[in-house]
Amino acid sequence: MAECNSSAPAIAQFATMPQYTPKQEAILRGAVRVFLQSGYAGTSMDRVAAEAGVSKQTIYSHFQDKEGLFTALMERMTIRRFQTFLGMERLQGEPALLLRQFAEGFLNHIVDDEYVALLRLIIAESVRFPELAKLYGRTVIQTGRQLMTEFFQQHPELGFTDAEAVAHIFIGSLVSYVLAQEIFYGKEGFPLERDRLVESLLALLLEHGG
Amino acid sequence: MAECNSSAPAIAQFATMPQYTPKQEAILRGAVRVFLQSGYAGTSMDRVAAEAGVSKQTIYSHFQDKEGLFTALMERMTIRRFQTFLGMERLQGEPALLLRQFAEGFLNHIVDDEYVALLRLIIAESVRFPELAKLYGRTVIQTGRQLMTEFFQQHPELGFTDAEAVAHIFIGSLVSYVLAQEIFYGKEGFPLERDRLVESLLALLLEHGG
DNA sequence: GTCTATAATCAGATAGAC
DNA sequence: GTCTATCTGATTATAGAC
Repeated sequence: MAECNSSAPAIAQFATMPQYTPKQEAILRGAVRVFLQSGYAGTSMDRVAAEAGVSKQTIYSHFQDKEGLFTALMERMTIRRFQTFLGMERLQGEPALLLRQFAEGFLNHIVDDEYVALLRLIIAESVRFPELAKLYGRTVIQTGRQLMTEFFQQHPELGFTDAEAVAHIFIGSLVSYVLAQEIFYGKEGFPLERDRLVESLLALLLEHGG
Repeated sequence: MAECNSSAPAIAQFATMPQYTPKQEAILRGAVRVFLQSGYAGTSMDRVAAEAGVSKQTIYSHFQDKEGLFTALMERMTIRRFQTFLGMERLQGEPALLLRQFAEGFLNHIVDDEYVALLRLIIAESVRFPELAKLYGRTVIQTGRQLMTEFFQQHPELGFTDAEAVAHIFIGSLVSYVLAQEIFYGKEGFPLERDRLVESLLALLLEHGG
């Protein structure tokens, strides 16, 4: 039973977060800001130490090296996002209302500066740290898509023959909108307001085959 | 007329590519591989020099510094992608056929390893080089969306009240699919085949309100 | 213009005092 | 466990020969 079964889903390995001491928490809190701002290679351990208010050697006494600190931090942030999704349990309600709530809740409450920064950093380091990207894919993305897939399956009146594909279209439209707005256009002006995206997305899904 | 009008569209500034000497071409070709693989901070000028087959000083005699080399390289790659879009001129044809051709053409021909790597690098460096991300947004993304918006406007029988929003949904679904597949899941298995995405996407758009 | 060699700085990691 | 001080190697950029 203690054997590591490599065919077990990765989620099980990360469903519980490791506990950290207050000192380790301070280090991680300092590391968040620097890594999210400057990326892995652009972050120096000196700056992490300064930001966390500890000495560099203290970091090395709690984490093996820079890679160990980075992966511990990223796994923690990923699992946290994952657990907020798990808190939703199951999506229920009238499609017209629930889909609107999901879309607006995602755009207005789930997405914040830290969400965008985490997404950007995972994408940025997906060559050097491919396992972190896969962890995010198998937990956050897969869970969100699964929730939406089950919802569509429970509503055959919507007329979707491939609930999983529609779930991707729905969530992918929202995520790509955030990426476009926050990264490719910048704060000063995006020619597509949130409401317009939500209205057209709902119209496509709800008036499908109607 | 020689004055720089800051309200002019950014595209005009970059519609023509600067010409480079053969030596500069060699440097840029070497730089592509290293920067796309390792990111900005993770790339050393020594490795660029080795990859390009020139000495480091030769690079500095042609480009101001590391930032100058990086921005020149990224602008060039962005403009190239932009110009392949411009080559399309205007989208025409029966919606059921053209939308399928566009989606499959994007997934099977436009998207390759270099496309993904460029997208990843622009996202990764959008904090340090926000202007590069905006250049990509105002050229590649805006052009693609504009082409699709005009197509939808020329086909009112599809019943879309907001062609621009639907254009984002169409293209955003494709781009987010590529990001999910290539970055968040990895090569070894993605639970949603391309055909399923295309079929559901076309069904949503063509059977809308039908 | 291009190269080799070097300057000056910075970063990851460690030693040793307390 | 925590800190100050330090080591070692890598990195950006430049000097000077050809």
